Amino acid sequence: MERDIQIVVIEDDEIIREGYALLISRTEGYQVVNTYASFDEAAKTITNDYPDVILLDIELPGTNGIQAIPRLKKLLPHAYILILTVYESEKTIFEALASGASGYLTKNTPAAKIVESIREVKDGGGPMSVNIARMVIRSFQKNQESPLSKRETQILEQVAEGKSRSQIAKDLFIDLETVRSHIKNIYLKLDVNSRADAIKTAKENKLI
Amino acid sequence: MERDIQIVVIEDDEIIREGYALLISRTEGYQVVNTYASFDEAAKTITNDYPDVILLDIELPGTNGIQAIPRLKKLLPHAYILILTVYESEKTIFEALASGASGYLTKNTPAAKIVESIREVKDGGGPMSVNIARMVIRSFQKNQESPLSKRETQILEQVAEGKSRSQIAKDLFIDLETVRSHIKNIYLKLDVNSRADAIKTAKENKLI
DNA sequence: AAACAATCACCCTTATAGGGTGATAAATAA
DNA sequence: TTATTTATCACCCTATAAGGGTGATTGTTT
Repeated sequence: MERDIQIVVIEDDEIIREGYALLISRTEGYQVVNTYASFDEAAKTITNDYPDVILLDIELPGTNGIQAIPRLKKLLPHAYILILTVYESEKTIFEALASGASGYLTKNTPAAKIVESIREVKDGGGPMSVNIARMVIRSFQKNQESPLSKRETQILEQVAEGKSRSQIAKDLFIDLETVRSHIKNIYLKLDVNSRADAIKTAKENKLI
Repeated sequence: MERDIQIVVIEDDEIIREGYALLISRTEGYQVVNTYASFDEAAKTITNDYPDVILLDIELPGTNGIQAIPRLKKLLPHAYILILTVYESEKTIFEALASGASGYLTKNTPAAKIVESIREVKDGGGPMSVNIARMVIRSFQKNQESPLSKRETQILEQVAEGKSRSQIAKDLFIDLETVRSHIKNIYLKLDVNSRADAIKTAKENKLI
């Protein structure tokens, strides 16, 4: 006999909060054990709720959702955190994932999908809404119309790994001066004059 | 009146290939216009198929799937490429996404999900199987038990951006010598003695 | 024929990196 | 409460690396 999945909802908007609680509790096998309007409020008693999964909003009064993630992790190391928010900015998503969130869903996600995602997260995975997956995929795709040649891109990648010119020369079996020459051309094309700026510009334009 | 979604399947195993073709064609609105056993074979005539979506296997004889992606992109810039494979290695997935694949599904994906994913891709998105999403999420999550302090991590991140000591000092409003000192401690903790090695080790252990 | 790509060469100066050694105040942990 | 870690700064040193300038050669692609 399996125990119900214990869920806690942290979301400041009462309507949304109770809405989630209701629709999740309606599904068999899922139980919302508590709801909070902020992390600061939750922090006091959430350890007594023993949640398996925490639904967490990003836009919270006081401690925001991103800041809350590591602190929730510390309070409840075995709970999975599912971000449920309207924000879809690349930076926010990556911050949340890097901070330890197990998944990321947008608020327009249909109820059935949310319940399914909770199950997926609980089973050790990481669900992503289609919008988020889209964004993550896009973040991996390099710019196809790079001004840099293949070789230049390859060398810039090594520069971004912190390698010195001579290290790059050794690794590519070419002369030190050739590496220099490529880097000069890279600087020209990107209109920069330092490694840091080249890396920055290249990343902004997804050249590397 | 909408036109059927035109699909091409490139997959070397005949059983699997025809299996996909059959199950996709059975769905209304989806039409498999051609199938190929390899990219090299497909390259000759695929432009006459005018596919909207290409289902592409990674393990192909001759030109493999990863190599095929940029070449397919060149032949058919507007076609979406959906990787459908058994491989789940992080490197392979990221290579495929970086090369321009629009999505990544594993072969154990149920038929209905594949059809749904084709629709999602066609509508401009990027579906990911749960396994893949899981892996991508994991790849974003930093190691929680880093040997580095917060400040050290922050400085190492800037080193990885190609910044010089003095640039880092300026940006953090601390002395040049302090930056040096931190970097020395980072080297000690990571047992390295160069920027490149520190970056490499840190990335391998997801410290940055 | 012209443009681009990849290769190498030698001029130059300043900044940078990394090793060694040590100190101090504050925060955190044992 | 003591011990350890963290964050801060200082000065010794040398070899190397970075970046600017200028130019040349050999292919490849257009």
